[in-house]
Amino acid sequence: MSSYDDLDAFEGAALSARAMAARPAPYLDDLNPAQREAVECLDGPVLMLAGAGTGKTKALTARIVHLLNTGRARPNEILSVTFTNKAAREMKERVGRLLGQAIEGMPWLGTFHSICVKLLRRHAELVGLKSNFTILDTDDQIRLLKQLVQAAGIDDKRWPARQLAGIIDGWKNRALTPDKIPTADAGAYNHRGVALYAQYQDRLRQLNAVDFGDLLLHMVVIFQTHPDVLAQYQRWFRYILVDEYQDTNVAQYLWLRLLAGGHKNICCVGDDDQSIYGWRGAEVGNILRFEKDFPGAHVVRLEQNYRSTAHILAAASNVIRGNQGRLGKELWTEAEHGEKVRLIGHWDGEEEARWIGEEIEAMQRGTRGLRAFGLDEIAILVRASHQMRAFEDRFLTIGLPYRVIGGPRFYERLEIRDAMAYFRLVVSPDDDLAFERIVNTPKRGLGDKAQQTIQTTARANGVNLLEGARIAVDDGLIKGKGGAALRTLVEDLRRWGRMAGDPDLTHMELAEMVLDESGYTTMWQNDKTPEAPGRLENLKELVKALENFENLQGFLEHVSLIMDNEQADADQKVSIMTLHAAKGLEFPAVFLPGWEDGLFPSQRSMDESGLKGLEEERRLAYVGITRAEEICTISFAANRRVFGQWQSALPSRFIDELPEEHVEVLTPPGLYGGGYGAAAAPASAVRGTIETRASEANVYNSPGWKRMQARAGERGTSQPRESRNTVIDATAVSSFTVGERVFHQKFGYGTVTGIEGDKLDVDFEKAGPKKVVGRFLSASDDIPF
DNA sequence: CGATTAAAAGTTTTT
DNA sequence: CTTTTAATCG
Repeated sequence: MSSYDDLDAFEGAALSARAMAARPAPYLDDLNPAQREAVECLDGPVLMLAGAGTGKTKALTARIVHLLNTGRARPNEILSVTFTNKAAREMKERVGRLLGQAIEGMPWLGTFHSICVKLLRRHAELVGLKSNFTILDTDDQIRLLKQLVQAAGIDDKRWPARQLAGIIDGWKNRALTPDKIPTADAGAYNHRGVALYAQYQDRLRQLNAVDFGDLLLHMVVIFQTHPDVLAQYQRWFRYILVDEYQDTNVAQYLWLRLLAGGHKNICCVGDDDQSIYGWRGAEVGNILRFEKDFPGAHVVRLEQNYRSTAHILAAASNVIRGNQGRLGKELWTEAEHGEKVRLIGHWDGEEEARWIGEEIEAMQRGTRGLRAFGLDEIAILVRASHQMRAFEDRFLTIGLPYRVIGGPRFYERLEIRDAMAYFRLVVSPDDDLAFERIVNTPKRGLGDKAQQTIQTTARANGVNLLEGARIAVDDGLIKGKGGAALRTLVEDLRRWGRMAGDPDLTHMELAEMVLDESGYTTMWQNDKTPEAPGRLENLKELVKALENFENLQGFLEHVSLIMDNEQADADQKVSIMTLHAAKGLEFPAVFLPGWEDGLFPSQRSMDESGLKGLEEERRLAYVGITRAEEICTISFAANRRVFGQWQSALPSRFIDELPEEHVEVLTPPGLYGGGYGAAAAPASAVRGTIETRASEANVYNSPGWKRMQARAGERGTSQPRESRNTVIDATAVSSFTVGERVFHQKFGYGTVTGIEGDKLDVDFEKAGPKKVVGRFLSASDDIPF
């Protein structure tokens, strides 16, 4: 590749740079003093601590423009890294807007991964790869590892390949090559982890492939072992900017430190309070010790918040205050107090969804002196993606338009990955993983046995699987229908490969031809499952996406990093997403459901990472609250169905950390989950109840009440009077008899018709016969109405 | 060899 | 409860 274009094309720049230096700088006038300081301090290490909603991106883009405007650097001499493609795109756009012209090439503004791909394609040979290496996604990675695990004679039931993948990723995040694994990690994966990691790396090299982690790891290794290469880039990247620095892992940190090692013109922007990717290898420590790494670093704090009301900000600040070892920031705002953060408890998850649905409909109309909100202004932020279902179900039934953000990425979908495997095989017949994926998709009558034959034939002849398949067919090792189909496939692939060089055929036409003639399109057309039409639609979109690329090869090189699917449809819809996906976004109205201990903070986080895990969860809570501009509603449910089993939970400990004076409690006392009043009545009526019982509500909100409730739950002692029927007593044994009249919070009144252990058959008057767990029933004379 | 059926297992966050 | 994997039957 003639890949040094970006580096060589700089003649004649000095003149224009000097001309630019004289330009005025109107973009500086829009900045507040702190932002301005961060922008104008161009040389040497700078740490910009930017709290939520303090105009971080604005400062960052202004800084880039300032670098250009003062002639310190040309666009291609600024290395500017983000974590997401979206952030990169936004920065490019905003820089262009500030400059008042589309900026011709900021080639080094991108994600860590996309920049590393670029670099690695130039220097691939230094780590034993060819520059056209393929990038494996998680799926390929696990399939490959599974093969290795099985070949090593390890029971992949007891030791799942997925787990090994996680361990290896962890090492790669810490920039550890197989020879550098600390002895403390030697016991990983049944003491075979390190050996398998080494084998895996060898295999990747054979396949001329890398996984996500390798992109950074290989570059760090190259920089560490080839000082000349490093020096070249240290000189070239005159200024370095890093967004979301709190999310960098060790590999990224080393990469940055190596590149900044010469001039130390590095500006890192981040917020230690928003570090939420520790589980993925991010090290908050990176940002905490910036000043040690870069002595004399200039630290600027951006603390004026332009996003949220004072109440919301106060609530968020009070929650995050519970964390240790913060760099410390105090957000402030000139905005009004606005509405207090609203808190409401529900009986179960379905009621929570129901209530939020009704509340959203009310907000659309505009109630209680609040302005009317558009659906686009409302978001529901959940801890875990499985929480989304309750909302989807509910919104579907009431016909409330919604959009799920995040979810499976476009390129991770089955049909897209299959189609891409075909393309990969057309472009590079050596791609054994792609071959394995599609030999029998669509079904060609090639089962385990036939595939085994192909494998052994290929290995015996020392060729790739495609060639092995050809030999196997020619030698008559695979006969019958399967053999014929395989012969066709092999010939087709070769034919398509030749056509890839045909100038009369666009790569889009080729792609369509491959999908049609391979029978892949037909496979989905004949598929009667409800998702088949959608998959065909996606395939069409895939072909359309090819337009933006020169050829199939170019497409494949980039697609794994850039294909995010943001269907920016103009329809008014409520957004549903995870808290992680919400980072960097803002909405006038935000709902934060599921604030229950175990769900949020997540039990798993706390089990795996203890206090560190809890603090990360707390940062997640902080991120959630600070997404809200005007209205923030937090809710929790006493019961939730998990794996089809009912489980009860206590309100999240983070709820105790909300400052009372900034919170309005919407839960009527005694109705904690008492589905009736809250769920059945219109939201406005509920509010009426609340206002009239405000003093009692306060009792509920007092930390003491909640702690008492928690203790009662733990010890199984009796509940306070007003919650006796609503909070589940886990120690209760079902003591009902057949024929007894009972009450269920959700199904209403009914009669017991049968008992099996703790499960009872109950014939409900309204809901009909159901199987329910005894804990959820109460004797009918015990109802608090 | 593959399709259907039965059992088992798994559910946090993702560049 | 849902999805994935194993075993059995055709």
